[in-house]
Amino acid sequence: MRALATPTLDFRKREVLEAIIECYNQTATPVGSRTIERRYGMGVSAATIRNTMADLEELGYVTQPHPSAGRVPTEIGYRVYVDTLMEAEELSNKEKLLIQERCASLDGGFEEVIEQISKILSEISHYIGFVLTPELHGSILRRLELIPIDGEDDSTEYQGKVLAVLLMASGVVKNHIVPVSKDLTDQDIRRISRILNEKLVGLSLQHIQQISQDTAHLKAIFDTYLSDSVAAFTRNTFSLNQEIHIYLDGASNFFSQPEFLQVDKIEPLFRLLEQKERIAGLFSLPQPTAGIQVVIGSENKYEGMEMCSVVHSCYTSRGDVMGTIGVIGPTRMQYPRIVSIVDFTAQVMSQVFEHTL
Amino acid sequence: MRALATPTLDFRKREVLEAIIECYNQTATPVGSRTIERRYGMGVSAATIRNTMADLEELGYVTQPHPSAGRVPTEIGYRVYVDTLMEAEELSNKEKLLIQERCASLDGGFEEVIEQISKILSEISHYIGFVLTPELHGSILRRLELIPIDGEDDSTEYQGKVLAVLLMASGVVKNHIVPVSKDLTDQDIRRISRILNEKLVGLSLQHIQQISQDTAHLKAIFDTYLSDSVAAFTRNTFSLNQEIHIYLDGASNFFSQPEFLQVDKIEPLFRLLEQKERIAGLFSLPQPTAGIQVVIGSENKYEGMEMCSVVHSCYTSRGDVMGTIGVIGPTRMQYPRIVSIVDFTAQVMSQVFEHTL
DNA sequence: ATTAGCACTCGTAAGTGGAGAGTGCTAAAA
DNA sequence: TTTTAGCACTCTCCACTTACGAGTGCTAAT
Repeated sequence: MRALATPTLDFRKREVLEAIIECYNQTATPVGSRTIERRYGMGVSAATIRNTMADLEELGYVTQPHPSAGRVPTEIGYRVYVDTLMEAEELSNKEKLLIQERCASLDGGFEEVIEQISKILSEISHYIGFVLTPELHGSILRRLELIPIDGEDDSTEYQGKVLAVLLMASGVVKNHIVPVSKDLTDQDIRRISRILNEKLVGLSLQHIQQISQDTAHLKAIFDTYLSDSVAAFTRNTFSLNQEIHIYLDGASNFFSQPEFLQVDKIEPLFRLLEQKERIAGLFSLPQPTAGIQVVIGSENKYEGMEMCSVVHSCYTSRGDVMGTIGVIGPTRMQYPRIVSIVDFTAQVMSQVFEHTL
Repeated sequence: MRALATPTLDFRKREVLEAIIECYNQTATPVGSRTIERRYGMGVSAATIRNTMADLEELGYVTQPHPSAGRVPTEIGYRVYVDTLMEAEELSNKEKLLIQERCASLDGGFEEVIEQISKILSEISHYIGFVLTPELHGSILRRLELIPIDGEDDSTEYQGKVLAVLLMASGVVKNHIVPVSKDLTDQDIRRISRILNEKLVGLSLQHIQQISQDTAHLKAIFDTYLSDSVAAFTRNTFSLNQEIHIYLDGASNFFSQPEFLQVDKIEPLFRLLEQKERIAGLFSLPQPTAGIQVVIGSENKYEGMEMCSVVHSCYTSRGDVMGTIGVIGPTRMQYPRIVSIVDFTAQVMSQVFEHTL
């Protein structure tokens, strides 16, 4: 998709395109030739700029909303700008410090931290910040703990429930109530726990799930101890419904964007944002290329995002890719700034996890 | 606040007020005398109804947006309607079944269930559904588990972290990473765990937090075993930052409400909804009276909710009040229906928790 | 006490007419 | 050949007017 056939623009075209994009970013209104002449005085007259604009229009990089209006960048225009024209804006030290401080003062469990990072992202970008929870499938099991839950009557026999606590290598903790057949005693549970920890720690959850589906494999692990109850219990212990959650914050920032001031513009976006599982789906797909990705306008496949762009990257813990963070803003977005913010925040976040998890 | 001085309305006034409210609920436009005559043919002419309307206006129950428009109910009018006029609408069996089925098919952890119930509430009410997580303060500890987290180098000495898993009587599980001084060994942690379970299970978290702040109390519990490290660790174990979370869903339903079709009407509401901690604060206050509460329009103290009403109730587990669930809708709301939905859902939800937690 | 009739008010929608911004084109200048 | 000045043209936006319809309050009759 990138730089397939970018006809190298001559200097003036580049300058004018850049001027149109920057000016449009500030005003959200079509940019006229005289405005550019005055604001970006590039040594030529408005008429010349008009000619260049006509060329850019022919290339499909800008368009006019109506025959006698100024020019507005198209998605293709933004694509060219993002891919070849813009230079990444270095964040000011002040902003870097702000991000670092706010991340450093985070506390609470994993979910709380993620939630707060989405808030930080939105506050600094003034758009929507989002963070996806990690994909557990590829995570490595570090430790399993099984805690019998006694029934109300304090009988020594289980009422059929065990709390399974899975501690992953990345530091993520997942707990999970597992039903258990009544013929397994307290001692059985402890023994199962010991065996599973011995045999499965260090493997990925995905791998473990495969193993627990396969009776031959289970037999190899439990040997003569394996019974139907034990097999069922093991399967249930690792059958987490692996839902990726998304935390997002700052949606109401869109009310400050002039192009979303009409209800029919903002409504589809908000309706889409409520279907969090769909948004999560957008970014939970395998991401072969690490680093920043920019998705512009209708490149987003869901209805409601046509007027938005997404800048996202992934965060890691101890080197493993965990999840995605990003910013959703209007297509008319300060790309250099947002790219830097997302990039830097992803780095800081990864550091935070490595220290606190 | 309730029925302080409700001047008993005569039959016609009641009938007209009810007609205005019902009609306004459907159309969201001022209701004229002729409309009432036609739609609720009550055997009198429009002129008579006009006179009655003038009386209702003097009482403050209805008002006209401009001198020659129809009447619109005031908040006082709604208050009277909710408190004395309306009769609770029995949900149809179909709807009851729908709620029960959707609740029965819930799975996943506590948070997932809560999140899905807010979704169910919003889908059935067509407004915003919300659920507050339980107040942990009053919860009773059922079991504490301490899981040492080994460092990366697999040394037997701890890197200073323990995963504390608190299982509460209500079935809620809370986990929490606790820093621990390096002079405490694996064995120490196990011993602390045993002692804390022996002495603290059955007490409320609030009580436990008091105890862990008080050295004399700790001494009584740990006896000669108490050291500074043990005391600090105990304190940290129970110092959960007790944040009540709110899950809400269906905000975009407000885009279907004609009175919110202008951006300046819907914006303050959405801005408020993003400050989830404020919303949570509204309903996490002690609720002396159990049962359904209805808060109308500007009775809600936060800016942004002037045009909304809230219907809320609390859910329980094993008899203990846990948190709040409710619906936020426009002031022009089908109160009888929503009251029944919230009430019934709270009951079903309580049952679900008692069975699955 | 209720009703019919009528004058009056007000909001909405549709139509009208500049003013302003911006373009494309043409012809002259560099 | 490229750039520029000038001009006619187009289109939106805004303020203004007008007509219409819904609904009221009042009065007089039932």
